[in-house]
Amino acid sequence: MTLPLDSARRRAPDERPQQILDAALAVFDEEGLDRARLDDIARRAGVAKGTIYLYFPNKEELFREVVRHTIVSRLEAARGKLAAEPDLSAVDQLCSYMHDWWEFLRTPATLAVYRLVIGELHRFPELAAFYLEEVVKPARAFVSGIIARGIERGEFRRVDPAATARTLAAMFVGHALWYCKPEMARSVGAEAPEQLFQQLCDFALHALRPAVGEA
Amino acid sequence: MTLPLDSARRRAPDERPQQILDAALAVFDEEGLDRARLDDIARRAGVAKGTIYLYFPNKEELFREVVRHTIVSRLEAARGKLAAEPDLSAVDQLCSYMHDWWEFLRTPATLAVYRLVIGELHRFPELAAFYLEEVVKPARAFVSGIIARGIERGEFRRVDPAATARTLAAMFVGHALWYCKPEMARSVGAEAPEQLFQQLCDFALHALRPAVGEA
Amino acid sequence: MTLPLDSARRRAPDERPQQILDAALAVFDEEGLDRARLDDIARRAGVAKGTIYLYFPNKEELFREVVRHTIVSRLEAARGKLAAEPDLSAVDQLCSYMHDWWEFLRTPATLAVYRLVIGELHRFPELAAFYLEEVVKPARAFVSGIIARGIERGEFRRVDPAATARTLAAMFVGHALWYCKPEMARSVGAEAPEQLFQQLCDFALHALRPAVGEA
Amino acid sequence: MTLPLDSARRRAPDERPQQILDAALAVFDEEGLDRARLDDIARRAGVAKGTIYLYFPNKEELFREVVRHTIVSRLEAARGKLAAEPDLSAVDQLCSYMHDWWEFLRTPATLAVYRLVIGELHRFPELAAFYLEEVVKPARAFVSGIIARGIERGEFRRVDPAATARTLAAMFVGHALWYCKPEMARSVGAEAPEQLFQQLCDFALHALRPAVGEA
DNA sequence: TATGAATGAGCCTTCATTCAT
DNA sequence: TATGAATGAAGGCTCATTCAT
Repeated sequence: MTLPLDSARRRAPDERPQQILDAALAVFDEEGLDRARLDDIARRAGVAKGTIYLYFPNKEELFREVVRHTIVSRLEAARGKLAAEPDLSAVDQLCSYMHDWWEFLRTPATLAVYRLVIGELHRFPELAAFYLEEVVKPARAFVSGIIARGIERGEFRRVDPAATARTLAAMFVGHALWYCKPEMARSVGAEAPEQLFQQLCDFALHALRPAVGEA
Repeated sequence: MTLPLDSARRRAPDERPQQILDAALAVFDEEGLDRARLDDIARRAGVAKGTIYLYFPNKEELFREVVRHTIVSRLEAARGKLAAEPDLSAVDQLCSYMHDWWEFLRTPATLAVYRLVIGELHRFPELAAFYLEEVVKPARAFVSGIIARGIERGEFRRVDPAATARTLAAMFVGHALWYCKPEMARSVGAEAPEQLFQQLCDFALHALRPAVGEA
Repeated sequence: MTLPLDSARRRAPDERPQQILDAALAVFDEEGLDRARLDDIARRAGVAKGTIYLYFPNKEELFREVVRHTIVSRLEAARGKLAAEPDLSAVDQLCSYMHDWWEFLRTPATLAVYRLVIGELHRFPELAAFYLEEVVKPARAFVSGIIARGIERGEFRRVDPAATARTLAAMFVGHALWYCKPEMARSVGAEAPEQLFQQLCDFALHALRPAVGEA
Repeated sequence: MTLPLDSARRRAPDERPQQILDAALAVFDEEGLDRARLDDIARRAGVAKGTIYLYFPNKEELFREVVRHTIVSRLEAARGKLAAEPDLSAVDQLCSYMHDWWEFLRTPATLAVYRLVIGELHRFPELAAFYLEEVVKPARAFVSGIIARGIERGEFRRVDPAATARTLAAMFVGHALWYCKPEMARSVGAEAPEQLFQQLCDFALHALRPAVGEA
């Protein structure tokens, strides 16, 4: 699936659309899709309310574009880091990937999109499909690949790579969403992000290590 | 815990409040707090719009009550099942608990509340606090206790019980929310709920099993 | 014009209608016709909301009845006092009448009706007509008679009795409405009711006294 | 007045608040604060309902502004006329002032505000204070000054200037409110405004004239 | 006769969207 | 391209009125 680049977004030299998208992401994240007001987005973007309609046909489409655009730009920013190095062991590949992904996830923009995705995406099936194709499936494929390689190399026990990738995703996303807000973290006695990562990594690697004599 | 029933609502041994709560849960789940219309809730409950205001002072308070009431009644329904049997091994206790919890989580009403909780709870700090105290903390304490006992008995390796409970929660909740809708499950090739449970359980128990010679 | 005595008000031994009328007068006075709620009137009367409808067909008619009934009962209460004694001088008759009227006016129930009359009566032409016939015209006729007699007897200069009655009414009603609320009185430095009366009386009698050699 | 939608949009933005205030005064006067509907005000102003909220935060504040604005603009319009000429006798000053005030009072806008003031002001203490300071006190001070000067010059008998100013106000306001509506005037046999003024003036001057030998 | 739960029309207010400038 | 005043449909909430008990 290709990202739909409408005429508005093709006007590269202009910064207007990006200003609006940034402002919209912030306001959508703070207020949710319904409570976010175009007035606030415009004020935050430093433009007039009507200007938004020069670039986006309506609020829902602006929301779609915010999610699409943020996902894409975030993925682009992360692309280099998330590439596995073929020489590493599968364990190291997985650790490296998880580490990068943890960093990626904890970015405010990423978390914002995740929150929106969870809360609003069921109302936008086409956007859900896009998210699935562009984000979920590649990530799962990538992680599945690392795990499959680890199984082949005897580093991991024989698990279902796809199911494992799903479980790792659940672990990391759940922690990023819940425990990276200081007040939530404090109330359940959660540790700093680095410690959370260590705990998740430790849990995952133990879950995957071969049984005695399995290698 | 006793649900606070003020004088206005204590009035009748009537089904009205429950009808309204049920309808509201359904509509809130489908539409979210903002898009849910009192008209729809009323129609679904088979009452007039004004009737809602005989029992709940406004839409937000109705939402609060839906979450509170559903959580409480769901917890009560689950209370018996979730009790651990002291004679079992920690592994069996954990499996039993996870199984019951998985059943509990996948209930439509529970999932609905979870979706609402994730999407809207940050706007209701007092409700978030209630949820934390009534749901999250007891569950974490219970699971932590099982894990600590397992460590003592040598069934589990030395992990941080609280961190592990958190991680298990992330795994289960994530899977319940994402893969129990048929279309989502299909699109990522996820299996039936029973298989999902087996996979999660397998993952968790392997993550906790002692290293060679650790026991 | 005869006071319409509908079936409800004819049920003499029952106190319900009177309780409701009293409560309604109080709430109408405090809130005005539109802001007064039947709920409050019912609570104040110690009856259920529906009970009001057993005696009055609707809120407007209740209002009408409050005004009619209060005027009538107030007038009946004042009737004896307001009768002129034929032996007195016109000056004494006028003073006596003004004194009684000042007492009558300053009664909370009378003031309440006056406030309602000024604020709402233009919406109830039939009620305005009733008020005119039952209250204004008799009072004017009575005062005009005293003044005419005073002119004949040489106690007053030759004024238009009707115009004078009007002016006296304006003076007394204006002062009763504005300066009998403590906070209003204080803010304009008005005196106690007795002093106000003395000032009004003094003003009126000087306005009416014959010029030198006029008698 | 209905304008085609296009030309309505094109009107100078400066006129909007005034159009709305004028329409609001008319509707508030006809219906009272509670029965006045924003829809009617908007239609009368030739704007959409939402436009009102561009200039006034809500209905109550619109009401406040109507009273404030109308009082202020009416006072400004009357300011020049109401200035006393120092060369005149106190009697002429008072007559001149009463005449101007009578003209001022009988203006529809002034009467409308007076009706609103009497009927609704007790619900708006801050507005009542404003009215007292801006309208009542200056007027009373001005009239008191004329009367005090008249007493010094021997034109008036020794009265309490403040009490007299109050009484004059009651006379004039009462007559303006009650007898300037044709139907009310007719029903009590009141004369034309000019005659009413002559009668009030005559009454007042006689009330103030010195007794024999007092000068 | 008395109750008070239930009704639903009515209205204020919000805010996404339009359009004249 | 940019503006922001103007629009008007939508929806939460109130409360007079009804009616089953």
